[in-house]
Amino acid sequence: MRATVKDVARLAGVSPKTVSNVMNGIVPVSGPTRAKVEQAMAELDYVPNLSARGLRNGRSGVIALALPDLGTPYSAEIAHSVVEVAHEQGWSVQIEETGSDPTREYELMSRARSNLIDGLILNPVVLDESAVKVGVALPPVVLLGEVSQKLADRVWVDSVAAARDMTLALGRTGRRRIAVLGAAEGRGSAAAVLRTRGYHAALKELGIARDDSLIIPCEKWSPDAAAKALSAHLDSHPLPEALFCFTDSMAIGALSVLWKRGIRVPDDVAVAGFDDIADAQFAVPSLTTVSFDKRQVAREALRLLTERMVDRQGPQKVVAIDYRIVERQSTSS
Amino acid sequence: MRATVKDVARLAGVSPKTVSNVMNGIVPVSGPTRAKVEQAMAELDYVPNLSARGLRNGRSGVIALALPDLGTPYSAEIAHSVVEVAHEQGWSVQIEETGSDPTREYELMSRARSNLIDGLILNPVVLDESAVKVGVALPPVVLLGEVSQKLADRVWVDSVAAARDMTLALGRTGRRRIAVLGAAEGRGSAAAVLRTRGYHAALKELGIARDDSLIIPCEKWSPDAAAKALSAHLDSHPLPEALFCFTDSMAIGALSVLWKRGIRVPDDVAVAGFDDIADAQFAVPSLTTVSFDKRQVAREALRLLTERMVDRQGPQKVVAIDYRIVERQSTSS
DNA sequence: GGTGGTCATTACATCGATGTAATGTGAGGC
DNA sequence: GCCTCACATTACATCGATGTAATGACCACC
Repeated sequence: MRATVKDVARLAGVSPKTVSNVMNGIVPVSGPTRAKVEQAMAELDYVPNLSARGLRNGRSGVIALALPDLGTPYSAEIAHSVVEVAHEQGWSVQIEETGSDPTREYELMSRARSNLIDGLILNPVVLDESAVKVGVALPPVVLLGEVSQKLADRVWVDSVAAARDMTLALGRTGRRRIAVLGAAEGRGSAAAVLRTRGYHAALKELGIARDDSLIIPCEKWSPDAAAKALSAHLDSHPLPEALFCFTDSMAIGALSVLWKRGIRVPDDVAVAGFDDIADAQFAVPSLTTVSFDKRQVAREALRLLTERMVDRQGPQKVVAIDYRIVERQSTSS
Repeated sequence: MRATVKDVARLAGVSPKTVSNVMNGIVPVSGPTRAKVEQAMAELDYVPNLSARGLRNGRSGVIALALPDLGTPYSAEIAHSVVEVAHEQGWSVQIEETGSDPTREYELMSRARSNLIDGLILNPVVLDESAVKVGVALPPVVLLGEVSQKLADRVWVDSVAAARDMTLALGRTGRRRIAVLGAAEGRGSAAAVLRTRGYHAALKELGIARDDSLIIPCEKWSPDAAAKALSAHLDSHPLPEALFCFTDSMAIGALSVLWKRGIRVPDDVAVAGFDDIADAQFAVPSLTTVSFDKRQVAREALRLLTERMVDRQGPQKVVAIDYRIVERQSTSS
């Protein structure tokens, strides 16, 4: 059986509370006593029971990170950053996936209220009007990405501006028939809507007439969905001069299709992405994209979360992460 | 304040224990009582406190998954599968990264003994003779991948056989100067050693003389490290006829370098990988690789883990996952 | 030597859910 | 009508750590 404070206390010849005092360091403990306790802890190989501590303190030291699909490079890189930064600050991270099933966000909220979790970083996708109901006793929540609602603190990249800048960059290379891949039909995800908006804004600035046949919808933002969508589009449309994919993952699917069709990038068509995932620079050709610091996203999310733990009532905060266009070979002229 | 069993009990006019009985379903509860309790739970929006439950039951419902680096596609896909499968079985998953810092494995073990975690799935890398000390009161542990030691249950793909098969497949296309990328200098990771062994076995079968100038070491198994290693090698060596990269990630780095140098794949050199990450089929050209079912890895790992929770004393179990060579364009002849 | 004050230490209660053992309630049989 | 038996329900203790309030020790000063 594992040792408890009681066992340590008995061995050290002190009371359980003193052992606790040694561990927590709030209440002062005299030198000799501390030494005895520490030796006893070492001797018994004592490890505190976090369930008990969590019950007593009301805090578990665990935060949850909810992402649509850990398997995608973007989610994986975010997860990586969050886990690293959280670890530096002494938090553990519980990971949840919301991807396939919209009800998962609800489940998650419920779980989040179960006291095993001190806070939640949520990257919603499908559900914009999501399960984040404020008012009910939820732990602090920070949202990642483009979300229409103002119910919680949020960290994001300005998609409108970034998409606009990217479109302008493509236009500056002289290409005028600029297609976008990833716009959702009808009402799509918030990110799709915003990036499309930035694209249109840029077209206007460039003096290029809007041509809806250049808008290629793509339900899922994955390489295979992108490949299928682009393939189908190319079967019935002429090749555009540039292709702005709303994520790098889609761009990678697109590059694959273009290569298989013998279409040269960037000679026949320029291709750009969004997110700057690790593989973007190793794509063939290397991928021009919107880059931002995922580590910073993680840092800010955790900062907002911990601030919110202290002040549950303050106003909602929104942090915008800097981005920049990274031009690589896929768009060189 | 959050509702507790006591509040529910009071509202339903029963005792706390009855509420508990309703939730757990072990002790029978009469129909009308159950209905009253359920209504009270709904009314109060009751969510059980998992810290308290964990303290009382000694089990938290959380397992930990420790991976070297969540940011790499391989780890991410494994994590994705484990999280999904675990979720299906009612587990939550806490993710830890061990990557950069070897001491993390120790930290992890200590944390694992803190009762917040019912089991641990560990994918060790650097540390083969790792921190997994049996004997001390650890929760059940399952190791993923190539590990030399026999201290815990394990799920793996037979790297020797797979590397051998892949090398044979490359040889069958008529290519004889087959290089490998990812061998570690001196004593490397277990996987590196085993894959190199399979490669050598295949060369012998093919009647190809061993040529150590075809063994390209690469410390980190990442695209950028692979790109650098391959670049350096090509500067001072002739182009091989085939390049077997010990992971897909390295292969993607390699493809990028080859493309930048104007070397055509597969015409000038065939390239193969290992792992069949999602991006392998969207690589340019699509990547021949060793494929295996990551979902099955997750399923088996969880099966071993849950079995081990029941029987702490049984013999160590090892599960080998089926693999197959998937030939794509990067090695077509 | 006695008293006041400081500071380390202790006993006890508590967090919320649940197993144990005891109590209560009802039906059924004589 | 009484007793037995089965079964639902209850009171209480418990898991391990820690806050609270009280105790104890020790020193300094009058």
